[in-house]
Amino acid sequence: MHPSEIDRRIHAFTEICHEQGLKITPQRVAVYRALLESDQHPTADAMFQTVKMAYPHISFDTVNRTLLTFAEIGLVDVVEVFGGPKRFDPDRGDHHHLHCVACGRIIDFTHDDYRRLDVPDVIAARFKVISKRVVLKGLCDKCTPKA
Amino acid sequence: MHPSEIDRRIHAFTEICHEQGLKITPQRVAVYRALLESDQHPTADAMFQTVKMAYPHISFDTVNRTLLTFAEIGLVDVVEVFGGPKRFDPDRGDHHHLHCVACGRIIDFTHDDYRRLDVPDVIAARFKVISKRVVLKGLCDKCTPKA
DNA sequence: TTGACAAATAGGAATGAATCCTATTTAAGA
DNA sequence: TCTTAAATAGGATTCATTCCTATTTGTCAA
Repeated sequence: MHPSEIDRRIHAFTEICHEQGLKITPQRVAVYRALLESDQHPTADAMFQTVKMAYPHISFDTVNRTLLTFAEIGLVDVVEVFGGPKRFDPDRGDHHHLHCVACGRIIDFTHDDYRRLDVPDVIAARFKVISKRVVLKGLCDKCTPKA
Repeated sequence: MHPSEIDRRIHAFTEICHEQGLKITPQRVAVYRALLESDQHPTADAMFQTVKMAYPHISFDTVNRTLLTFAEIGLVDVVEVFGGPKRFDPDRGDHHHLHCVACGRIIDFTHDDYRRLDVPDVIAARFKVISKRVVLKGLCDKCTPKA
């Protein structure tokens, strides 16, 4: 993500906090910035390790609580996993995931055909659908045996 | 699931164990039977509580290890979660999931349109795709406020 | 600018999930 | 049977997460 885009999103972030009645603390800004700059889908612990460099006194609990707060107000996404620690995603846009069953990497992709995923009537009638995602399991390029 | 179908699948199960070189222990049979009879998507602990009734000396570790072994040989599926304990699914067939963000329930559904989910070329070229699933997040009928 | 107050933080304790360790038991084939 | 490797029991350990509470700090109103 470009530095200018990061600045823009941090500015938007302070406005969202305001709307939501959340205080704008340096810890929250640091966590949000690190998330924007991060590799995709970090765990709370990975975020803690990163933020600690710029902010040595921050506690794990603060990082974790902050991420959960962000998820609650829809600022970040908790992504689906098959066990292990929670993973967070700053990209709330329409995209899909491939999980490598060997190394655990989660690869983002977009696909026009998946944009129009229609919710079956039976489901739409009984449930309020908030988000849709295609989840693939497989082997990534690094883990595929060169047979 | 019908009792006769359960018997059929337990018989198939013993053959699969044989093929895979796994010993057919009473613990494994008990876990597999309980899984077939279970509500959808139980956790290892829920399975442990169930199996313990018929088999009071079984340990949690055995139940958990057994479920993981079953997953390894493709007998059951580990389903996607958004945090919390692993969940197992005895139904390896083609179906999709709705996760209720309020109560955590996972609801199975099938949909003809989702059967033909094509994998984008960019992905197919670099990755070996093993399974495809549509994951919806939303509110289930019990949790939807009757507005 | 300052003061008051509710919200947020630090960091250690507690809980929960999953895995590991190892002595003992057991399924299965010779 | 007998042997042997595989599997189990159950306690210990590790890792992830949440809880607890004294202290600090944004924020807003005076």
